[in-house]
Amino acid sequence: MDHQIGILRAQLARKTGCNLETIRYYEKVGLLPDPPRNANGYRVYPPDLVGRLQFVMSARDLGFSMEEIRSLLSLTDTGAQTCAEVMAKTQAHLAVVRCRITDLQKIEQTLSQILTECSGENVPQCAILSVLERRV
Amino acid sequence: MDHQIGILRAQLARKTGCNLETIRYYEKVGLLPDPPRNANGYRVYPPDLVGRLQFVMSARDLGFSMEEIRSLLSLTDTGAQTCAEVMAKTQAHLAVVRCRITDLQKIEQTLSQILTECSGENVPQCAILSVLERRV
DNA sequence: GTAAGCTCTGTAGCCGCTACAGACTCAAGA
DNA sequence: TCTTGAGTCTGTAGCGGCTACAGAGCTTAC
Repeated sequence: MDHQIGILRAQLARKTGCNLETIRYYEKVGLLPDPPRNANGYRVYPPDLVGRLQFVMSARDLGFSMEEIRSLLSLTDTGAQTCAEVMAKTQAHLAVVRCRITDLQKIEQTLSQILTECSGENVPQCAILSVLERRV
Repeated sequence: MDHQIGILRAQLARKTGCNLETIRYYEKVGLLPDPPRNANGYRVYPPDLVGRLQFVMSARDLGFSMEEIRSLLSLTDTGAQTCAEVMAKTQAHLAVVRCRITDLQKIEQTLSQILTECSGENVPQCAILSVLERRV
């Protein structure tokens, strides 16, 4: 029985909803710090790790890449972070998201368009296939 | 010197704009048929492979997965394809694309929102980071 | 003869996980 | 006390969709 304060990996997973293995993965790629271990070598997470992991998960949900998250975290970890820097990174990411939306909207329009060119009848020659073969 | 009609891999790549290695990859995963070989074992592509590869590339550009493309191709390959089937698959894919757009738009709104909550001033406590830590 | 440019094969790497094998430790119940 | 089940550890492989590279062989031009 160890008397370190903290929780084990499965508990951290349960508290955050994060997959058990993903926690280990985040540690490996440096998004979570190497936690202290108890006498058996088990990871013992200090309570503030919950917030840190939730931060990572939120950022992932918002489509931030690992690299972007690492750079956000480095701002907080050094303690030197300023709102302005965080804002700049968030705005940069927002721009990326908007690009992705625009790209997908173009795809949506093309798909809608070729659907109108298709009779939908049971004929063997399909307009959609011909369009695709001629490059979009 | 072989007298088979057809083009070599680099020529196919040049004609279609496809990466050289990707052609081999598409062959491996069954999107392109195993081409005949000349005496040296070089792949010799019949001219209609250009259309086939362009089809695959177009579909990829439109966000179709390999699996979806395989299933579109199987319709044409069996010769039994009907416009109705192709239309159904295209519509299914369009639905997926629209879902992705919706998801990204939610992300866009969340990001815009948290940006308004940030003062942008050079203060060390940043609203964006706090929001992220509390889960989106 | 040799150098450039093509081809071949197999394999490894990218991202962001997720899962599994095989070994261990620990706690509760029969 | 013994067993069983649940937790933990490590390393590694797989997903999709490519892309790149090593090391070999072949062809062509100079």
